[in-house]
Amino acid sequence: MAANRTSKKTACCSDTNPCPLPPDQSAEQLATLAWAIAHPARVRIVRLLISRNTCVCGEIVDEMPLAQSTVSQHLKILKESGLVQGEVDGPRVCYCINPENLSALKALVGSL
Amino acid sequence: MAANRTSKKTACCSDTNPCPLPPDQSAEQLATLAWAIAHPARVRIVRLLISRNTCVCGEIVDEMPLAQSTVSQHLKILKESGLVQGEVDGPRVCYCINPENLSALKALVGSL
DNA sequence: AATGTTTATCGTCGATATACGATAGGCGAC
DNA sequence: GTCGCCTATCGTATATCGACGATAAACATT
Repeated sequence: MAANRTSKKTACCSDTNPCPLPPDQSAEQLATLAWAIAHPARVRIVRLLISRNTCVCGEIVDEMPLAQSTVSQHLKILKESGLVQGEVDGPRVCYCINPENLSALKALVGSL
Repeated sequence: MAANRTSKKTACCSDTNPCPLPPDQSAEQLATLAWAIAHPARVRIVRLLISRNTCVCGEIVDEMPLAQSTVSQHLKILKESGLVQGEVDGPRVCYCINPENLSALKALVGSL
């Protein structure tokens, strides 16, 4: 599912016009971001990334009772949602929170 | 990597009980609540229920481009998550937000 | 009692999430 | 170079979602 990110509403406001937020579009954005944390394993991953302010690499697997491939899948979902970004750093990949989208999630939930 | 057990423990509880709420539980609670709004249709339903402060009955179906059975399914999911509660009122069922769990969702997301 | 309205449930379909093991690829260390 | 570590991907199996139509259940009205 994972709400398609190719939603073409665009009928609400023009490019230059502020138009706070088209209801449908913000609904899909919120759904996408909520979907990212709609699994306990991903919640734990997100919290881990936030607590360790620096990027985290393989430690994530050690903290979770899941296979490495499964954790990789969750990380992929988190990356696709935009809540997490990963950067290659030599032999390992370091993940960190995307603060912009985390703020967006907080704002969208907070304004419910 | 199980070397840094000491710094992993955050003070999740401080009262009489020896931590009856392990991090997993709050992760599951957040995942459950996030799952409730992890679909655009459910986001719209939740927003509709919040905007109309009174309970809403069949109007939800009219506002959504979905079949009645599908909307009923989404409402069932929202009820199971605890974010929405429904009360029988004569021949119809009236839904309203469960403010307690909505606050819990906001708090959990906000404290990320 | 019969009817109409409203909501829930059933059955079904396709699509996708979740989990795992096995495998492939990249990079540092020896 | 070869080896070992870390991560991604593939393939697979199971379970669930999301959607619909059709039907059942509960209630007010007639």
